[in-house]
Amino acid sequence: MRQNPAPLPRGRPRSFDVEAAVERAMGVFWSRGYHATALPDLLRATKLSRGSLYAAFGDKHSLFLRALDRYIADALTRMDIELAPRREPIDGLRAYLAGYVDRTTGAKGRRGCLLVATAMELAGQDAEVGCRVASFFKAMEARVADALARAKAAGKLADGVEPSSAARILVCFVEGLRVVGKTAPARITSQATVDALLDRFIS
Amino acid sequence: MRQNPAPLPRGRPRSFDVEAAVERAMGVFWSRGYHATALPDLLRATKLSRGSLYAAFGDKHSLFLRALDRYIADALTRMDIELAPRREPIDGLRAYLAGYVDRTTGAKGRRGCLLVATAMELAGQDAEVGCRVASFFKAMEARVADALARAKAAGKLADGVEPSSAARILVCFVEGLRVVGKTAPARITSQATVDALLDRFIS
DNA sequence: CGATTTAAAGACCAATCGGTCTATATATTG
DNA sequence: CAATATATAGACCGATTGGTCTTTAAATCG
Repeated sequence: MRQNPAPLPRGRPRSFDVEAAVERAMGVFWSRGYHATALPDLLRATKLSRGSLYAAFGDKHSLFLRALDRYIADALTRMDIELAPRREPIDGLRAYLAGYVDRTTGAKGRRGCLLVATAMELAGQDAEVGCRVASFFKAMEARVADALARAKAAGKLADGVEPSSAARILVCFVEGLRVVGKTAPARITSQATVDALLDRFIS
Repeated sequence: MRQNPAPLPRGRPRSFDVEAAVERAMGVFWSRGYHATALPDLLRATKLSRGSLYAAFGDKHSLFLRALDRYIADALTRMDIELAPRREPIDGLRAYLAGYVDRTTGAKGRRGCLLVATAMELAGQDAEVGCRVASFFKAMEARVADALARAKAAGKLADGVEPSSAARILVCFVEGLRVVGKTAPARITSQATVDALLDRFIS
């Protein structure tokens, strides 16, 4: 089953980086939300002309989905590093939570989270968004539960802690951190809160 | 310092209930969010004419603030009942959390929370909204901390549980429940998660 | 009654929305 | 070179946005 040799493209080649454009668009949606983002905002951020943007992405909604997918992929990649199986699970969980403390403090906190904002703004009405949000929470919960299960196997969890329900608690907690983080609490406060919660789970 | 006897109003009296209109408007903002709510939506819900609505509330943003204030007042009133000082504090906390389980399940869950949606959509850019959101979280945390302090005084808290940091944990957790609730998880799942968290705090 | 105030209906407004299209320049191919 | 494909700039589109204003009817007062 050989592929025919792909015919070389004929005309002027694409001269901009599509993924970089998605990333810049993601930044705009992240800062302003979906409905509050207007086409001129996206054109300014991506440095594309109207024509190029529509040719490359179709419409605003499709571009938004690309940006959301990118955001989700970045978040899962980060978690896979923080909670890597070869790492000490409790250390991994601490790193994971420390990342949330960092992202919910000061200016980063006030900027918020594209995923949480999208969940609140669109997940109820837009099925394509809704299933992405739901599968993200599932994926996050699975990773946390896996780390907790390894911690439990190593005897590091407090008595009576179930990895699966503890994972659901942690997922709710960190997403709530992002909500409360919009009011930009002090870093030490968030860190102390995270520490106090983790203390309830480890032995 | 007597008041002059208020002169009786001269013309046709107001014939609609302002608070009822605020409540109906709140329902629209709640379901659709601020930016996605258009004037015709508000006119349909309040059954007011454009002129009456602008005469009574000024503009869309002012009406939104009225609706948000109403939502916040309702939430705090509910908490004051659930966490009343004369009540057993642990029972109160269970009732408080059960309310969140109820509101994050099924259709109610998918509808979401006006406060969380507003925090994510507007709190970062709109100072009037931002300070309302921040003060709401403070007020909620204070009420939960108070209930936890009473529980601790009654010896019902597990060793090492600080009411103030536990209150911050619970606030983040319940707001995170509202986020995850947008994906409408099963009631038993949410209830089990809540129970597992509370079990970590009580003795 | 006449004076006054409000409500509803809807015309009207400039600005902006997301989206399409045309004109022109540019970069690649054979 | 000619053919092809893409980029940009910006005109253009109908629909909708939040908001104002006018008209007419109704409800209260002295």
